Amino acid sequence: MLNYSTSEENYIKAIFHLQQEDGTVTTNELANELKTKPASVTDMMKKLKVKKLLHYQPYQGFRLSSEGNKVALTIIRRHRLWEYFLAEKLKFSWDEVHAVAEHLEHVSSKKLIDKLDEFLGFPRTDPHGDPIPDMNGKIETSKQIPLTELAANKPAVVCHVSDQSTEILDLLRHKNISIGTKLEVKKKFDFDDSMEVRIGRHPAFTISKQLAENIFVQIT
Amino acid sequence: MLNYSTSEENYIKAIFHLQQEDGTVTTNELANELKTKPASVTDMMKKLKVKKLLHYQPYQGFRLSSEGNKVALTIIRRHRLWEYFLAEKLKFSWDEVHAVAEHLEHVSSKKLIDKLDEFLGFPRTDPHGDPIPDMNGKIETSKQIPLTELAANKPAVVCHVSDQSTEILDLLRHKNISIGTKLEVKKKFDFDDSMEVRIGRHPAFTISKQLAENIFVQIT
DNA sequence: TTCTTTTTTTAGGTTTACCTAAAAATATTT
DNA sequence: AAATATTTTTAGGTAAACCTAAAAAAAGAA
Ligand SMILES: [Mn+2]
Ligand SMILES: [Mn+2]
Ligand SMILES: [Mn+2]
Ligand SMILES: [Mn+2]
Repeated sequence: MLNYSTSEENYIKAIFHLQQEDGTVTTNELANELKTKPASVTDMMKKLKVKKLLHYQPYQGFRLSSEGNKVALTIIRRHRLWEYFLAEKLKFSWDEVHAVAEHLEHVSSKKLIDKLDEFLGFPRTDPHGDPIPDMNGKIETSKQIPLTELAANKPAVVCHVSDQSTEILDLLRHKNISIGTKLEVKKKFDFDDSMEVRIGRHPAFTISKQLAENIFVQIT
Repeated sequence: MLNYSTSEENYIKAIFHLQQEDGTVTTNELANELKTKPASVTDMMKKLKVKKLLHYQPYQGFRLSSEGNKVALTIIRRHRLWEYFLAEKLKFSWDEVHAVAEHLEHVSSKKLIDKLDEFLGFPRTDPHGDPIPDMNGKIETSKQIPLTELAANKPAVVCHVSDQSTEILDLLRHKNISIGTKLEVKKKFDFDDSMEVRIGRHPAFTISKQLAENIFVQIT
């Protein structure tokens, strides 16, 4: 596999993530994701097309080629292994690992990453509960569901919060919920769609419908 | 401390190392060290002078300012901590660590490096025996002498190898010499400046002039 | 000292990855 | 269907970090 620039890698990874939801990715979506301008995205799409990492016809949106997908998975593997290292070995807290891994992921030595994987004991998920692709780029596809759709007494891990406001973070902090928190729904109430949730062996507590809609989990 | 580009950091570090020997560094020396062209060096020297990292008057050579020295020491700290990590935790061999550390050293999170240092148990030297600057940029200057200057029958410990090639590593491994090895020179031969060396109570063996010049020891 | 060689700088060009503004294509309303 | 709005691309420009070739300065020899 060839080596790609930091910028190319960031684009490839962003397309990979966006196409999980949309199938095909648009110029504006990607510009927004990468905090860049649509014109810059078009420039890069032309380049990645020439490198055969991308299917792209002008005005038609784009998606990764199978080669592009392979590249994306190695970058995601690096990112998540470093996140695991930072959290597990260096005792970073869950919200600090991403920013640093965003840089470490671009150090492209295959040997480094495979040895790191071994050193860490071949972890299967990162500190946010997202699966780590293996040496061959194989990744467990676990689908995220909103907490509202989680059946009672099914252990799950929080993997995504769709609202980024100070208000929801404040509430989540108060309820001791963060990305990576393992929890179970104990009971659902039809009257207001609120639910009782339990984290580990702590006492159960209530979550409103509005909050539950914004918390996404993976069944473990 | 501000953040500098990968390129700026590579220049700063190279100047630091070159000025240990020369005091003042020239354009050609630096171009040669960084495998770049003299015109590129001049461009960068102007930039680093504006940023006050460098003392530089055209045609007069250059040396780092005290701020430049501080920056150099943090880059060297990162480099050597990563080398230690690679060797000690990921079981990289001696000659493989440098190339990877050359990239890892540019990830500039202070917290990352200080936590890594702690995780590694605050190592004092890297796998080549070079001292690791502490959090404040303080670096030990231990008086090391080349094996060529070690008097006969003086017990000493190997603390540094100045050549980092695979070839010297191969030879050192064959002779069972590594950083920390305790040895004594038993006899020196004026004809070819070779010497007989003994490790502990093992039988003495021969070391060539070329090898002895690259092995640095501290008298114990 | 004057000539010659070497070193260093300047001038001008390239590539990558950005940008803004305008044009073109596509999508949405009326 | 035509008008309007939005999205995307093109055109042209900038800054960083390189480059080559030529000019200028410094160093070394005659
Ligand atoms: Mn990144
Ligand atoms: Mn993650
Ligand atoms: Mn480097
Ligand atoms: Mn080293």
